[in-house]
Amino acid sequence: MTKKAPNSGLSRPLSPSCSGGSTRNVELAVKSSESVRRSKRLRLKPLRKPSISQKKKPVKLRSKMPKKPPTAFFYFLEDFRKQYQEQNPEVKCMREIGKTCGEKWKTMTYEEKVKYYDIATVKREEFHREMTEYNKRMELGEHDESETDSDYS
DNA sequence: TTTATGATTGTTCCC
DNA sequence: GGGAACAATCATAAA
Repeated sequence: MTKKAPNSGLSRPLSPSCSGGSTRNVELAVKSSESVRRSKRLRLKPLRKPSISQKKKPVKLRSKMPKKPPTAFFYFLEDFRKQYQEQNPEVKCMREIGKTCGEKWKTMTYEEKVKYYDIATVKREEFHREMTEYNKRMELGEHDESETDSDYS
Protein backbone atom coordinates (compact mmCIF):
# COMPACT_ATOMS: atom_id res chain seq x y z
CA MET A 1 0.00 0.00 0.00
CA THR A 2 0.69 3.28 0.10
CA LYS A 3 1.17 4.42 3.55
CA LYS A 4 4.54 5.78 4.26
CA ALA A 5 6.51 5.29 7.36
CA PRO A 6 6.00 8.30 9.57
CA ASN A 7 9.38 9.79 8.88
CA SER A 8 9.80 8.58 5.37
CA GLY A 9 8.68 11.79 3.81
CA LEU A 10 12.00 11.89 2.07
CA SER A 11 11.06 9.41 -0.52
CA ARG A 12 13.60 7.01 -1.76
CA PRO A 13 14.44 7.41 -5.44
CA LEU A 14 12.23 5.31 -7.58
CA SER A 15 13.62 2.20 -9.09
CA PRO A 16 14.64 2.67 -12.73
CA SER A 17 12.16 0.16 -14.02
CA CYS A 18 9.35 1.77 -12.14
CA SER A 19 10.04 5.43 -12.42
CA GLY A 20 8.24 6.03 -15.71
CA GLY A 21 9.21 9.64 -16.00
CA SER A 22 6.97 10.83 -18.79
CA THR A 23 3.78 9.37 -17.40
CA ARG A 24 4.70 10.92 -14.12
CA ASN A 25 4.59 14.35 -15.69
CA VAL A 26 1.23 13.65 -17.21
CA GLU A 27 0.04 12.58 -13.81
CA LEU A 28 1.18 15.78 -12.26
CA ALA A 29 -0.51 17.79 -14.92
CA VAL A 30 -3.80 15.96 -14.81
CA LYS A 31 -4.48 14.60 -11.40
CA SER A 32 -7.58 12.57 -10.83
CA SER A 33 -9.56 13.13 -7.70
CA GLU A 34 -8.21 9.86 -6.36
CA SER A 35 -4.69 10.99 -6.98
CA VAL A 36 -5.37 14.21 -5.20
CA ARG A 37 -6.82 12.29 -2.31
CA ARG A 38 -3.82 10.01 -2.27
CA SER A 39 -1.23 12.69 -2.36
CA LYS A 40 -3.10 14.57 0.30
CA ARG A 41 -3.10 11.42 2.38
CA LEU A 42 0.61 10.95 1.89
CA ARG A 43 1.35 14.45 3.01
CA LEU A 44 -0.72 14.28 6.14
CA LYS A 45 0.82 13.17 9.35
CA PRO A 46 -0.29 9.74 10.42
CA LEU A 47 -2.73 10.07 13.27
CA ARG A 48 -3.32 6.51 14.28
CA LYS A 49 -0.16 4.49 14.28
CA PRO A 50 2.46 7.02 15.10
CA SER A 51 5.52 4.93 15.70
CA ILE A 52 6.05 2.07 13.35
CA SER A 53 5.74 1.68 9.68
CA GLN A 54 2.45 0.15 8.74
CA LYS A 55 3.53 -2.34 6.17
CA LYS A 56 4.34 -5.98 6.65
CA LYS A 57 5.77 -5.83 10.11
CA PRO A 58 2.44 -5.65 11.91
CA VAL A 59 1.20 -8.47 9.75
CA LYS A 60 4.07 -10.63 10.79
CA LEU A 61 3.74 -9.68 14.39
CA ARG A 62 0.07 -10.55 14.42
CA SER A 63 0.49 -13.74 12.51
CA LYS A 64 -2.53 -15.44 14.08
CA MET A 65 -4.86 -12.54 13.61
CA PRO A 66 -7.04 -12.85 10.52
CA LYS A 67 -6.03 -10.48 7.81
CA LYS A 68 -8.37 -8.02 6.27
CA PRO A 69 -9.89 -9.62 3.20
CA PRO A 70 -9.13 -8.12 -0.19
CA THR A 71 -11.80 -5.95 -1.71
CA ALA A 72 -13.52 -6.67 -5.01
CA PHE A 73 -11.05 -4.44 -6.74
CA PHE A 74 -8.16 -6.49 -5.45
CA TYR A 75 -9.61 -9.69 -6.82
CA PHE A 76 -9.99 -7.97 -10.14
CA LEU A 77 -6.46 -6.70 -9.87
CA GLU A 78 -5.22 -10.24 -9.45
CA ASP A 79 -6.89 -11.33 -12.68
CA PHE A 80 -5.91 -8.18 -14.44
CA ARG A 81 -2.28 -8.52 -13.46
CA LYS A 82 -2.04 -12.02 -14.94
CA GLN A 83 -3.57 -10.90 -18.21
CA TYR A 84 -1.52 -7.76 -18.30
CA GLN A 85 1.74 -9.61 -17.77
CA GLU A 86 0.87 -12.10 -20.47
CA GLN A 87 0.31 -9.28 -22.91
CA ASN A 88 3.14 -7.14 -21.57
CA PRO A 89 5.75 -9.54 -20.18
CA GLU A 90 8.30 -6.77 -20.01
CA VAL A 91 6.20 -4.80 -17.59
CA LYS A 92 6.57 -6.12 -14.08
CA CYS A 93 6.10 -2.94 -12.14
CA MET A 94 2.97 -3.02 -10.04
CA ARG A 95 2.74 0.74 -10.17
CA GLU A 96 2.01 0.60 -13.86
CA ILE A 97 -0.32 -2.36 -13.53
CA GLY A 98 -2.18 -0.85 -10.62
CA LYS A 99 -2.71 2.39 -12.42
CA THR A 100 -3.93 0.72 -15.56
CA CYS A 101 -6.15 -1.55 -13.54
CA GLY A 102 -7.73 1.35 -11.75
CA GLU A 103 -8.59 3.02 -15.02
CA LYS A 104 -10.04 -0.20 -16.36
CA TRP A 105 -12.08 -0.70 -13.19
CA LYS A 106 -13.73 2.67 -13.62
CA THR A 107 -14.82 1.83 -17.12
CA MET A 108 -16.33 -1.51 -16.16
CA THR A 109 -20.05 -1.98 -15.74
CA TYR A 110 -21.68 -3.27 -12.58
CA GLU A 111 -22.37 -6.58 -14.31
CA GLU A 112 -18.69 -7.01 -14.99
CA LYS A 113 -17.74 -6.11 -11.44
CA VAL A 114 -20.42 -8.09 -9.66
CA LYS A 115 -18.56 -11.41 -9.69
CA TYR A 116 -15.67 -9.78 -7.90
CA TYR A 117 -18.06 -8.19 -5.42
CA ASP A 118 -19.51 -11.62 -4.77
CA ILE A 119 -16.12 -13.11 -4.02
CA ALA A 120 -15.24 -10.20 -1.78
CA THR A 121 -18.51 -10.52 0.11
CA VAL A 122 -17.96 -14.21 0.80
CA LYS A 123 -14.42 -13.59 1.94
CA ARG A 124 -15.58 -10.75 4.16
CA GLU A 125 -18.09 -12.99 5.86
CA GLU A 126 -15.38 -15.57 6.44
CA PHE A 127 -13.19 -12.86 7.85
CA HIS A 128 -15.90 -11.79 10.29
CA ARG A 129 -16.32 -15.36 11.47
CA GLU A 130 -12.60 -15.77 11.94
CA MET A 131 -12.40 -12.49 13.81
CA THR A 132 -15.17 -13.61 16.13
CA GLU A 133 -13.31 -16.80 16.91
CA TYR A 134 -10.08 -14.93 17.26
CA ASN A 135 -11.62 -12.49 19.71
CA LYS A 136 -13.08 -15.35 21.71
CA ARG A 137 -9.68 -16.97 21.98
CA MET A 138 -8.17 -13.69 23.05
CA GLU A 139 -10.81 -13.25 25.73
CA LEU A 140 -10.13 -16.76 26.98
CA GLY A 141 -6.55 -15.78 27.50
CA GLU A 142 -5.08 -17.57 24.54
CA HIS A 143 -2.92 -14.64 23.56
CA ASP A 144 -1.05 -14.60 20.38
CA GLU A 145 2.53 -15.44 21.20
CA SER A 146 3.78 -13.19 18.51
CA GLU A 147 2.33 -10.23 20.33
CA THR A 148 4.27 -10.96 23.46
CA ASP A 149 7.74 -10.73 22.03
CA SER A 150 7.31 -7.42 20.39
CA ASP A 151 7.25 -3.82 21.40
CA TYR A 152 4.61 -3.20 18.80
CA SER A 153 2.20 -1.05 20.66
C1' DT B 1 18.67 -10.57 4.48
C1' DT B 2 15.01 -7.76 5.51
C1' DT B 3 12.05 -4.07 4.72
C1' DA B 4 10.04 0.09 2.48
C1' DT B 5 8.28 2.01 -1.74
C1' DG B 6 4.82 2.80 -5.31
C1' DA B 7 0.18 2.39 -7.74
C1' DT B 8 -4.65 1.15 -7.53
C1' DT B 9 -9.98 0.87 -4.98
C1' DG B 10 -13.03 -0.80 -1.43
C1' DT B 11 -14.01 -1.62 3.36
C1' DT B 12 -13.68 -0.74 8.12
C1' DC B 13 -13.09 1.88 12.05
C1' DC B 14 -12.07 5.92 14.85
C1' DC B 15 -12.78 10.77 15.93
C1' DG C 1 -19.63 11.99 7.98
C1' DG C 2 -14.75 12.46 6.92
C1' DG C 3 -10.59 10.57 6.56
C1' DA C 4 -6.85 7.30 7.81
C1' DA C 5 -5.42 2.50 7.70
C1' DC C 6 -5.00 -1.66 5.36
C1' DA C 7 -5.79 -5.47 2.26
C1' DA C 8 -2.33 -7.99 -2.65
C1' DT C 9 1.36 -7.72 -5.76
C1' DC C 10 6.47 -7.56 -6.94
C1' DA C 11 10.85 -5.46 -8.68
C1' DT C 12 14.09 -2.75 -6.71
C1' DA C 13 16.90 -0.04 -3.64
C1' DA C 14 18.49 0.89 0.82
C1' DA C 15 19.72 -0.30 5.49
